[in-house]
Amino acid sequence: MKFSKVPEATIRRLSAYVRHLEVLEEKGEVVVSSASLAESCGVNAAQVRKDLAYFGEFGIRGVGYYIKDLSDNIKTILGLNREWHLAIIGIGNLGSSLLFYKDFFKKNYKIVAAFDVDPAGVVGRVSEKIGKPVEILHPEQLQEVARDRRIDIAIIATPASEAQKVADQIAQSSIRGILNFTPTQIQMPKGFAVKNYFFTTILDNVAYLLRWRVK
Amino acid sequence: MKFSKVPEATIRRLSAYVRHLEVLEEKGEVVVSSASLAESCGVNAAQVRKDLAYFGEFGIRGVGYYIKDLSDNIKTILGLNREWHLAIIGIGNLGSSLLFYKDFFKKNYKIVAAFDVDPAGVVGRVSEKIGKPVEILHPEQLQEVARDRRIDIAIIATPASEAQKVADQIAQSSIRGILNFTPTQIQMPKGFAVKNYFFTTILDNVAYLLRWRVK
DNA sequence: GGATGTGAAGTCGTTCACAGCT
DNA sequence: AGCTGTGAACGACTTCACATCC
Repeated sequence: MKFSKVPEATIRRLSAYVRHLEVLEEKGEVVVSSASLAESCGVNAAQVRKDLAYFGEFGIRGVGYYIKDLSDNIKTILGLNREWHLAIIGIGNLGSSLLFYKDFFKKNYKIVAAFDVDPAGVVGRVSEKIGKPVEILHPEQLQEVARDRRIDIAIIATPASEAQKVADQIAQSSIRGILNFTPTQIQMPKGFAVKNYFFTTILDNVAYLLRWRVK
Repeated sequence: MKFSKVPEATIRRLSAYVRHLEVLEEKGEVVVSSASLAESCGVNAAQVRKDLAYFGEFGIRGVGYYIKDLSDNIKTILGLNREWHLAIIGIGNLGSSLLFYKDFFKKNYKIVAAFDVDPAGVVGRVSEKIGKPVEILHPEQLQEVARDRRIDIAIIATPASEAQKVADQIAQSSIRGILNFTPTQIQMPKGFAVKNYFFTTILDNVAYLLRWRVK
C-alpha cells in the first residue's frame, strides 16, 4: 500500500474524525453515519465517505460506521498506533513551553531530546521552570543522538534566522520529519516530510477575513 | 473593494511574502523579481504574480517589484497596518504561555484581556510566572469587556470540552474573529472569521507522511 | 428503507505560455 | 531584452447523484 494520491486535506480531516469518534465513544455511542460525523466536523457527508474510501471500505450500507472499529482503522492509517520520537531544537520561549507542557502532545508523541546552541545558558532557567533537571544538548550532537534515540521528527523552534542552519543539520541526520515553527521556508532535499506551523500567519488570516470578508 | 474571490492560500502566501520582503529590506535590497521571491518562499513564480494580481498591479514590467513599496501594499491588504486587539480565553498551560510570551505575536497584535472560569485560582500562578500582577476576568464579563476594550479576535485556549460554550458567548459579543486552539470544530453563525490552529493535527500530518510517503 | 461507495460533474486553485510594457 | 500581468489549459479537490448492498 502506498496511498500516494491522498490529498493532504484528507489527512487533516482524518485527524478531526478520529478526535470526534473518541468523543462519541466516551458517550457510549456505537454507530455513526457519514452525515452525522460530517456535521460535527464541519464538512460534507460525501467528503467523509470519499476520505475513507481512499483507504478501504469501513462502513456498512444502510447502517453507518462502527465507531470503535472506524476509530482504530483511522489510527492505524495515521500511524497513531505507534510511538513517535520528537526532538525540540531551540529552547527559547517557545521551545521551553513545548518542553514544559508535554500535554500539548498526544500520548504517542514523546520528546526524547532537546537542543540549543547555548546549553549552559538555557539549562538552568528551564530546569527551574520545569522543576527538575533537564538535559539540553548542543546541535553538534544532533546526528549522533538522532541515531541513538531514534528521533523521528524534529521541531524547529529557533529564531527564524537559524532555521536553515538547523535544517541543514537535520538533512544530514537520520531524522526525516520536520515541524517548523519559524516563519521561514526551509529548503530541504527530497525525501523529507516538512510542515510549517507559524501561528501569526493564521492570525494574519483571521485579520484579513475581518478586514474584508465579514459583514 | 471586496476581494471576495481570493483563495485562502493566497492570503497565507502573502504573509510569507511580506516576511521575506522584510528580510530583503534589511539586507538593503531594493528590487525583487517574482521568480526570486517565489523561490525563497517555495512557490511558483506565476503564483506570486497571480496572488498579487488579485489586489492590483504592483510591479514594473522588465524590472520587478520595489521591495518597500510591495511590502507596504501587502501589509495594507492584510490589515497589518493597524492594531488588532486580542483576548485570550482559558488560562491553562497554553493560555498562560501566550500571555507570558507576548513576543509570539507581531507588534500589531495586542492582548487586551484574559479570561478564565477560575480567575482566583489562576491569577496567582500566572502573576508569579509573569513576574507582575495579571488581571484575569470571568467569561461572564466577556460581552461587556469586549465592547469596552474593542476586542477584535478571541483566542480560545480552553479545554476542548469548553470550546463550544465559549464560542456561544463570543457569538453574543461584539467580537467577530476567532483563533481556535482546541481540537474541536466549533459551530458559529454566519459572519464570523474562524480559524483553527491545533498543532497535533499538523504533527499527525508529518507522522502520516513519514509512514507512507517518504522513501 | 437507509446509508455507504463511487463515477461523473462541478468548482476551485495552480501552472503555462505569451502578449504587453518599460 | 526582461519581467510583469493574464487568459487559457491543466490539475486537484469537492460535491452531486445514484447504483449498490445490508
